[in-house]
Amino acid sequence: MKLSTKGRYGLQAMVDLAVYSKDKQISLKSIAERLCMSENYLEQLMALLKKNDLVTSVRGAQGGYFLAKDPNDITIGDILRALEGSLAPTDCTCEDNTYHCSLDGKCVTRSVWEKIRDSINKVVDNITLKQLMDDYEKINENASHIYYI
Amino acid sequence: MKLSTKGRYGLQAMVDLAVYSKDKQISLKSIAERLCMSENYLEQLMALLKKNDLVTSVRGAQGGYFLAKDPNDITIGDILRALEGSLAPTDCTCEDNTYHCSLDGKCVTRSVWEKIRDSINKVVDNITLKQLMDDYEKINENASHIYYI
DNA sequence: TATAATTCCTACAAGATAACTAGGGATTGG
DNA sequence: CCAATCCCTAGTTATCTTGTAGGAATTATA
Repeated sequence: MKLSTKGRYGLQAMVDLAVYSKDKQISLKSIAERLCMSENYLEQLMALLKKNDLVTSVRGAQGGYFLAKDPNDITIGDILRALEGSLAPTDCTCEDNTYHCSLDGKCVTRSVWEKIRDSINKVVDNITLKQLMDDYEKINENASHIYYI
Repeated sequence: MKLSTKGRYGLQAMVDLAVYSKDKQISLKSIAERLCMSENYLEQLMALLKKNDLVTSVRGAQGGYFLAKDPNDITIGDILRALEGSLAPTDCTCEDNTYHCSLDGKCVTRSVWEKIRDSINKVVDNITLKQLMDDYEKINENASHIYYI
């Protein structure tokens, strides 16, 4: 029941992006350096975030990424689902509803998975990127030379 | 962010056990047959449940398993944590607190993981095995010949 | 225009984990 | 005694995660 590094790294990258790309786009390289991540791997995460309209990119020299929306309008749920897919704990409770189990209506455990899914979504949909951005800036207000989140 | 088969199979096995072992212990073999699971694999799950005092076993011929407590006193959280370990979404938010991340107090994503962990635990700690047992019996009251959950 | 810095794309590889399988030992009812 | 059962653990296979690699496309800047 663990989140993968996609979700963890990707959310950290989004916070970093929110904090450092206020004026202009920032490069993947700079994010990867601050967060000590593989640049190539981060690239794949950014592709997921871009596909879900959470970030925008500028190609070419001095190019980079910035947020596609106001951080007040991006929830942690948007970010995690972009990176991880559905946060449902089983295939049979994914929102896309493509998986069908043989027990159909006779499964008593399904209600448990649905309740877990709903509670996770409720939590992450009620935290915005802006909130984490503010947390970050508060924590680092007297330590702007520290480059780790 | 998916539950493993340990959690899924194991919970189904516990419901089966709750329903079918009311009078006397039932064998692993019979559970495995009803649920179409590998007997050897189920055995490993039962070992976890036993270690956590959720089931009791009787060895020898005609032996088997039964619940170690009243199903009203067993929560789904007890069962899932016995099978999966902590339900926290990251190592850094496991209740045992052994993992330490280098960001220490400077991590803004940690509060998100804590909230997810707490909401999952709250959900599963508020459902008892008795409730699922009752659901099962209700669903199957006119179909006692159906042996699948 | 040439160059370097960047994003974009995709195939592949290594490592970790999950999901079993296998088989032998211990116990006990009939 | 023996067949049915739980008990234990080592090994194997399949799947998924976590990257690595490298080349193509784009663009600011000198």
